[in-house]
Amino acid sequence: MQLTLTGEYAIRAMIHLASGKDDSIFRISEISNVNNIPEKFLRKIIPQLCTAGLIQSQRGIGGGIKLGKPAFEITPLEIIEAVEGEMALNKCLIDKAFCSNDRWCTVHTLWCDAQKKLRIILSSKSIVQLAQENEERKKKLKLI
Amino acid sequence: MQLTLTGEYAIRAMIHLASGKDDSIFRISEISNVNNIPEKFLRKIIPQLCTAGLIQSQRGIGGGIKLGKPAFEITPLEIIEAVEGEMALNKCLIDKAFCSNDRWCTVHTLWCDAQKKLRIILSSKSIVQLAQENEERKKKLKLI
DNA sequence: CTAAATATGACAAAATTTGTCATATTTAAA
DNA sequence: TTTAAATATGACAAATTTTGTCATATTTAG
Repeated sequence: MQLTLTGEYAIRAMIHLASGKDDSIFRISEISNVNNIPEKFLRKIIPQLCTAGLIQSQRGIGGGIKLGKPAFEITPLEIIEAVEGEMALNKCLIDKAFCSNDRWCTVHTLWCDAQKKLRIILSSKSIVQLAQENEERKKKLKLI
Repeated sequence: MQLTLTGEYAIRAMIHLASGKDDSIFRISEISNVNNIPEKFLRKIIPQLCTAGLIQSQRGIGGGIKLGKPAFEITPLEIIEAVEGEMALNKCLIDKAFCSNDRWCTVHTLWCDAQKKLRIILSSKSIVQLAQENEERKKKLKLI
């Protein structure tokens, strides 16, 4: 019942991108260093974010990755689903062959409700806001 | 990001218990048969529910398991945490050594908020209600 | 004492997560 | 056109977690 590291890393990387100016391009190696992400692992995640249109990549000298659309349109939920697939809190909600009860199990509605609300929460902030909060937190920590 | 089968099975078993009259006692083999749960696996889960006080077990002839407290006091959240440990949607929320950012990561509050709400939802119904809904659903299916 | 039930702990298979590595591909610039 | 610098891709592998199984012990009613 937990976000995987894949999702965690993806969010960190996206927040990193959102911290730059609009069209800033970053090398993957830099992102992985700064955010404490195993570089090879991150390199496997990146193409999935590309496919989802969340980032764009550029090969060659001066290349790297940058946001694929405005940062204020990108939410944590989108990022998670881009790298982990559709979110499902319960097997019933995604695997129709699973429920032992025909088509509709007792706890189905409970989980369905929970999942809807979780989705709302995880898409209530954009990575712009998260990046800003991050900056503020960093400033405070330095002041102390 | 999903409930394990351990949790799923535990909930099914508890709803089964809640479907009987107050002090009904059930054999584990029966519960596993009716609810399509691997018996040996369920037998490993049962003691955890005992330790949490959610059920009581009785060995010997005529033995079995029964609810350890009133069914209306038992929620899915309790059951899940009894067998899976404390719920944590994000590693930050449970593993203090994990966050790369000192003591407080960017997405911490987001997940913290989400988790609180999820906990509320998963403890908003008792297994009595779930068992009743289950009965109603079964009746409807037979009528059709 | 015996048969019927659960308890326990070691073991094992399967699936998923978390990586690594070698090689290919693209691109800008010399 | 060559070269160096970047990402892309797919196969492989280690580690962890999940999902079980099994043999043996323990309890209890009759």
